[in-house]
Amino acid sequence: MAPKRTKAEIRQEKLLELLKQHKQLSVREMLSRLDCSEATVRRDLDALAETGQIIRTIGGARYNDPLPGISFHSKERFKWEEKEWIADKASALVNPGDVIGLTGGTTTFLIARAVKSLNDLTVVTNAVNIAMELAENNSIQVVLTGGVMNNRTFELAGPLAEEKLNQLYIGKMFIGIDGIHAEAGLSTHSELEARMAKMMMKRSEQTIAVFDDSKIDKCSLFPISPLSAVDAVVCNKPLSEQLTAACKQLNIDIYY
Amino acid sequence: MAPKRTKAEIRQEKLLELLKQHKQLSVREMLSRLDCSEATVRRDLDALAETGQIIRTIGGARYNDPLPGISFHSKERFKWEEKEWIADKASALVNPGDVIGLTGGTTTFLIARAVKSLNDLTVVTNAVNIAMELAENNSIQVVLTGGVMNNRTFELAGPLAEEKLNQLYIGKMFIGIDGIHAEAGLSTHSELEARMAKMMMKRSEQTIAVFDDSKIDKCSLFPISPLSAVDAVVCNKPLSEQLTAACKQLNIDIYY
DNA sequence: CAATATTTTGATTGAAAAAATCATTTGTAT
DNA sequence: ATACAAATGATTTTTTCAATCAAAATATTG
Repeated sequence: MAPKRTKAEIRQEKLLELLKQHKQLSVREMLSRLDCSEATVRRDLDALAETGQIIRTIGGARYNDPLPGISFHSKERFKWEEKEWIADKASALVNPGDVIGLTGGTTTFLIARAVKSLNDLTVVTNAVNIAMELAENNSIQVVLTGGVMNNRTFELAGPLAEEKLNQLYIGKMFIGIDGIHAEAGLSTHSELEARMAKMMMKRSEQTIAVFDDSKIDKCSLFPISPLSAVDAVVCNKPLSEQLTAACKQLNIDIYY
Repeated sequence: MAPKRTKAEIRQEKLLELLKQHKQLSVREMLSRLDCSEATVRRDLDALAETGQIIRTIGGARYNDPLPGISFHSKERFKWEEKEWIADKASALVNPGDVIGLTGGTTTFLIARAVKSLNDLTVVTNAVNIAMELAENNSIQVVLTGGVMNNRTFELAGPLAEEKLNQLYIGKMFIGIDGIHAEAGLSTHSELEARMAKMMMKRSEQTIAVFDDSKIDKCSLFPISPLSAVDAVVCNKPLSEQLTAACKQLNIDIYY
């Protein structure tokens, strides 16, 4: 059976909708839009306040935002501890005065957190959330590539971003990846990310790949670069024999 | 010399601390902990509400969690309610499908919040916090200019940002300003901001200036544009006679 | 350091808003 | 259709708020 909505429920939903839009309304304003008595509006407000959806204020009420913060999807929370560990290791490679690059991604976001307390740093990134995070430290200069934002990953991409990159020189580039393989090299699941990563690597002196152990010996859909273009890797566990051998041969530093 | 804190400031800090802990308190409860009159508590609450740090409720007040994306410096929090009101009005000028531009600033940030619930929108901005805020709505396309970030205001600036702007067409440009004057036009306190504002205006069909009443008839250090370049203004109070006349003559819409 | 402005505070008061009360209407079930 | 319960609206009572003004505290000046 269809959910039977009482008159009161309908009114309250309408009221909540109004408050969502206007954030703050007086009882008078609500009255003019709802065609009922003041007492009823007040009762409805009581009900909505009871469930925490609104906050009653002096002349009326205000919508209570659920959570204005950044919500990482649970998928991104995967291996969180490990990623923090990796970020910690990676940040040890950064020195005051460095110019570093960070691609988007959870691990690189955590690197940003880890280097936030360092001073006299320049960070180039295409991730809006990383820029936000680093804003807290005034002695860090943040350079953001422009472009269209991916609302889920906070990454900027597109020709605007790419052009900008070509004008910069990055010292150490940290790139988060989805797969690393002795022969196939680095890869990622998104084409745009792969493009950005390629671009940023080109502009960098050193490239440091950061990843958790689930990425070892894996290939993701879009290739970024051969292993030979990498200068160092940071992982939370030892690499596979095969991969270790390949790194040794290419003179790639391994941190774990 | 040590920062001289007045008695009032100390009381208000204490009050804010209490509210942070308890989230919600009645005037009575505050009275019992603060050793001052009810009138004083109410005045303190007014002051804290003005800066948006708390929300006044019926019997007392509630702590307002600072949004990530707004610096909590009291200066930016000044005239909070008014700015929210302006943002609400301004957002009414935006329609689904529009391409709008937003400069950095508290008022424009609040506009972003207000339009966040709209669908099918493209927003061009140089403010990282605005981009972050809008990321929550997947149906909004966010285009960020690149550049070097000002860690306090979250604004991107620099020649790199400017170049990118020249490739875009913005429908309605909302710009936050520090002064509006019949003869001197729009102005702002920062040179970089003025430059960005100028650029963005050039790329826009319509320019809408948003400001609170403290900016009326004021000139700030760096000029942005003459009044004639403006298409509409949104303010929380009626403009001065002089300014109103000037706007009328130039066919500028006035919203308040 | 005293004398004078300025600001801050607290008490009083009138106005506004919220809650309580109760009669009336509306809706529901038998 | 009738009785019952719930919801609504008008009225009254209580609470809370804002404005005013005098007193106190603070800052400023000569």
